[in-house]
Amino acid sequence: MGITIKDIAKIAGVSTSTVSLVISGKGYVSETTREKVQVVIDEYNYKPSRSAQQLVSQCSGNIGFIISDIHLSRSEAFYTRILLGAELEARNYNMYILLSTVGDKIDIPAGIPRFINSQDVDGLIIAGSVPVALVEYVHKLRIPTVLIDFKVSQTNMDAVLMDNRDGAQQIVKHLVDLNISKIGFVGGSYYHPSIKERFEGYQTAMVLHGLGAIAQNSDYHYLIEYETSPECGQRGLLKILEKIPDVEAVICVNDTTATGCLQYVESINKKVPEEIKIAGFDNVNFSAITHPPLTTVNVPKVQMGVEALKLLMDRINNGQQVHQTRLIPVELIVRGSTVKNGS
Amino acid sequence: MGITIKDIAKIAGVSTSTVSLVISGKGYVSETTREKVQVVIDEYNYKPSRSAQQLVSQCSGNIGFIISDIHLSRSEAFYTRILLGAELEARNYNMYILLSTVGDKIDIPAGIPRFINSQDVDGLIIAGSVPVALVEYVHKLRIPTVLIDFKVSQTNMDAVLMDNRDGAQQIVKHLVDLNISKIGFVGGSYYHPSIKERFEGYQTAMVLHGLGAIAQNSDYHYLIEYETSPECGQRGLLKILEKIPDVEAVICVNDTTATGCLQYVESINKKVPEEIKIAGFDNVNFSAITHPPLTTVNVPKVQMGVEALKLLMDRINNGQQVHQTRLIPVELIVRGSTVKNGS
DNA sequence: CTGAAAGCGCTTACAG
DNA sequence: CTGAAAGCGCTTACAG
Repeated sequence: MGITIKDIAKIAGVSTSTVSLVISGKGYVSETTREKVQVVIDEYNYKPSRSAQQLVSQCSGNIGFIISDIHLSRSEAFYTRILLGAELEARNYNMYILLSTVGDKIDIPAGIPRFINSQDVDGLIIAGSVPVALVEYVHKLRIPTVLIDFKVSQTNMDAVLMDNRDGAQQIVKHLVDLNISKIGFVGGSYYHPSIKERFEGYQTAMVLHGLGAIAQNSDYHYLIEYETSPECGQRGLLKILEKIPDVEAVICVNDTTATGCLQYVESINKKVPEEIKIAGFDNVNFSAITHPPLTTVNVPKVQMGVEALKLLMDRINNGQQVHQTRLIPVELIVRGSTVKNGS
Repeated sequence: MGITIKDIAKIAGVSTSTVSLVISGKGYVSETTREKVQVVIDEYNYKPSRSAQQLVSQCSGNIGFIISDIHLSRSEAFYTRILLGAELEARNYNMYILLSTVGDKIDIPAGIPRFINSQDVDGLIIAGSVPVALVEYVHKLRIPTVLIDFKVSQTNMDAVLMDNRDGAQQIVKHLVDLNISKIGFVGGSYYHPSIKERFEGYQTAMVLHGLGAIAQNSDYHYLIEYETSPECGQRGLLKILEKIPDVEAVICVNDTTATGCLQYVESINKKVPEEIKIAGFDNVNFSAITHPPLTTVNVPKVQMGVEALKLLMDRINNGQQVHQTRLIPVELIVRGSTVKNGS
């Protein structure tokens, strides 16, 4: 279909080997020949056939991007941006991204993304938490893999993480600066590493500001539910208020949960931020349009996707080096849920 | 890499042609031979090499999924679900989806998605409005294409659309049933076909309910801005209230715009739904967590992606038949923004 | 520095 | 119903 390397070679008056050399930039070609060939390539807008290249190079030119379907429906605003960042960077490597979701529980190997068993990807990006068995499976298969916002303790793998501890600490500092001390924490369970880190960041910062007693007092905390959700936020705040009726602020593990808190506060006719302050984490698409707008921590989602792809390509091309974790900095965004007219 | 068709053939004691025939299901193979070969295929979990298949069949096995970057950042909750539907259905055809965003203005051909000029896709799904020049470009290239939630009047193409008129009419009926008559409309511009249809659906329904005077009165309408957004909703409602201080309800062209209306109503201390009712359209991820939750029209996003992929594969495999438009039904969802305790 | 040739793993007429 | 052979469009040692 269309023009092939043979056509180019014939027109340029060289062999196909030479054309191939010019395109790949490998090996030696005289400047004169190179230019002559390049002119023809440009003139005919020739692009080498991907499948032929793949067949001979035994590479697919594809990267698999895996995300749990729960995450994508609960936090799609978050992970979509990461995907976009990966796709953006993939262009620089002339790679394509193949998306696949996985369920909460998966059969190995029946339920794993089809591109893995079909060997249609050169590497894998896994975003958010997925069944550990899946990670171990691809690890065993020795498919180059980068985790984003996820960790599996047994396996030593490349990962791109955001600085959850620092983000939580920034929120605490912000609240303490407002002369607040009774600060609670609402979130999912320890299952997800990010949740754990955010909670620990909160605790560390509280101790740092002389509020260790609160940081240790579980009446101030709600860390029970497996998945975060608005409902989780509602139930969490309810529970805390039962124990600590005069709690001054609640830090939520993410913005989705925080919206639930806002709803609950509304339902009991408390005023945010005057009577209670709410903060989230992630800064997703709806964070600025809640009522009131949410103070949160911005996570550079696109950049995380970019970094993950760079790291992955490095791994694919350069093979065995030491596995690394890249920590992406985050930034507090103050809005109306903690400061009147904050946004 | 790995096991090839030759290996299978040797082990099964047949030729590679026979193995190929068994896999593809084309041509005649005796039942005995077929079984003998299948057993070996299963035993070794053999999967034919995609690149080899592609090379010989001159197909890429990929579908390009194009969406404007504005849409993806403004309405990602909407289009992500459509993408997911397409991916879901793509599995049934053993196709992969390649995602690409395009800018508001694009250079032809430099700015068009790379997989098009590289001939790495067998067909295209275009979701939402993109530059018309892009649609015309791929049309000229004769790449099978299905539009989702978009139309280009000059070209005759396959499309999957939601029933926007009917959705708008359902909202109007719902409001009229609540004994409301002063119903305004806030939205983007006529640029996007869906916006036009939703507005026209509103007008038609108003006329139907004997409210033609309002349907024709532009004081009740705000259709100025190119892109929809919360800010557009805020400005729109402000404008309408200047002219019609006692407007009873506002239908927004989508949920994003509706959140802006809710914010504006809040800022002027009006009560929703008691003093003014707000309705949206789309039912995206944040629609149920606004304050109050949004009455809206659910659009079956996943199903639209599924339908688009089916239509596209039909086009790719069966070539020239008449182009068709598939209209997907929608459904009103009543929540607290129009009915107290509606949700 | 450049060309001839083998080969990547399939599919598909074409014989038989 | 089945096999031998050509060919898809590249890349890569290997000669020269």
